[in-house]
Amino acid sequence: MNIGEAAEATGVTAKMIRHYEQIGLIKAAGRTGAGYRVYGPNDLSTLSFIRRSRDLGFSIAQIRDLLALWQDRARASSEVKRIASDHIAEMRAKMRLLEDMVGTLEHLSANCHGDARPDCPILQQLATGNAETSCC
Amino acid sequence: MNIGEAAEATGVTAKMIRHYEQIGLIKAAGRTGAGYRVYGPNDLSTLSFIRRSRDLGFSIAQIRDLLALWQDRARASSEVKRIASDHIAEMRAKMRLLEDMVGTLEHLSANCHGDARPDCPILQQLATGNAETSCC
DNA sequence: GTGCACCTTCCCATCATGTCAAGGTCAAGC
DNA sequence: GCTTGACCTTGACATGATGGGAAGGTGCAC
Repeated sequence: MNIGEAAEATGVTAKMIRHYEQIGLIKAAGRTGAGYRVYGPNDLSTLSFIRRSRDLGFSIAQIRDLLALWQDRARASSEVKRIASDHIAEMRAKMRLLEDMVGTLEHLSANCHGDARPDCPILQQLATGNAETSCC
Repeated sequence: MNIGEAAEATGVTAKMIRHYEQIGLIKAAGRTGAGYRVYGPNDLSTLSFIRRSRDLGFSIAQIRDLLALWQDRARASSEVKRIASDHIAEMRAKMRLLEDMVGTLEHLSANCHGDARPDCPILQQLATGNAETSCC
C-alpha cells in the first residue's frame, strides 16, 4: 500500500504521515526498490490511532505516550487514565479562558449600540481599561 | 522612555514591541542618537490598547482593524461591534469543539477503572474507533 | 575606566499543518 | 518504445504569537 492509499484509508494526509515518520512518532515505513513508502495493516492501525487521538485534541507528545502504552501489553490503565485526565484538565482550562473572554466581550458588545455613531464602549474599554457602561 | 520601561508600563514585552513594530502593527518608534527606541504617552496608550485586545483574545489582524477604528474619529461603532461579534463567534466555536472533545473523553475516562490492569476503554476507542463501554 | 544593566539586530524554536517546487516512478494508451 | 498523467520523493518556506539566545553597542554609577 502506497502512502496515498494509506492516507485515504486513515484520514491522515500523506504530508503528515511523512512528518510523523520524521519526528519518530511512527517507525520508518518499508520502501519499494524505487523508494516508495509501503504500508501494511499494522501501520494503518497505528495511523488511525493517531488520527483518533488528534481528533480528541491530544498533542503529539501525549500521543507518543499513548502509542507506547497501547503497544505495551503489560500497561496499567491508570497511566492512560492519567494522560486523559491531564488532557481534560488542559481543555477545561482553555474553555474557562475562552468563557471569560467571551463573557467580557459580550458584556461590552451588549452596551455598544452598533450604529453609525462613533462612540463605542468596546473601544473605550480597550483604550482605557475601563468601560463607561450604562448598565451597572 | 526606553523600550524596557515601556514594556513594564504596558505589560507588553520588549520583544513583542519590536515585533509589532516590524510587522507594522505600530509605527516605528523614534530613536535616540545611539539608536535606542523612544516611547511617549501616545505610544504607551497604543501598546496598552494592544495588550487589552490580546487579553480578550483578538488576533493581530483584528487588532490592526481595531486600532485603525480607534484612531478614526469618524468611525461607526457598528464596525467595531461586527469585529467583536465575529470574534465572539470564533471563540464560541472553539469552545464547542473543546466541549465535544471533553465530553467524549470524559465518557471514556469514566469507564476506565484506572488501576494496574491493562484493559482500557480509552485505548480501545483510540485503536478501534469503537469503545466497549459497559454503560449504555 | 570598569562593571553592569540595558539596548540593538539577527537567527532559531515552538506546534501541527499546508503549500509549493523540482524531480523520479509507475501504469495505461498509442 | 514513448508519452501522459497520477503518484511519489525530498526540501524549503509559511502560518501565529511568542520565547530564547548570541554577539555586540550604550549609558550610568562607582
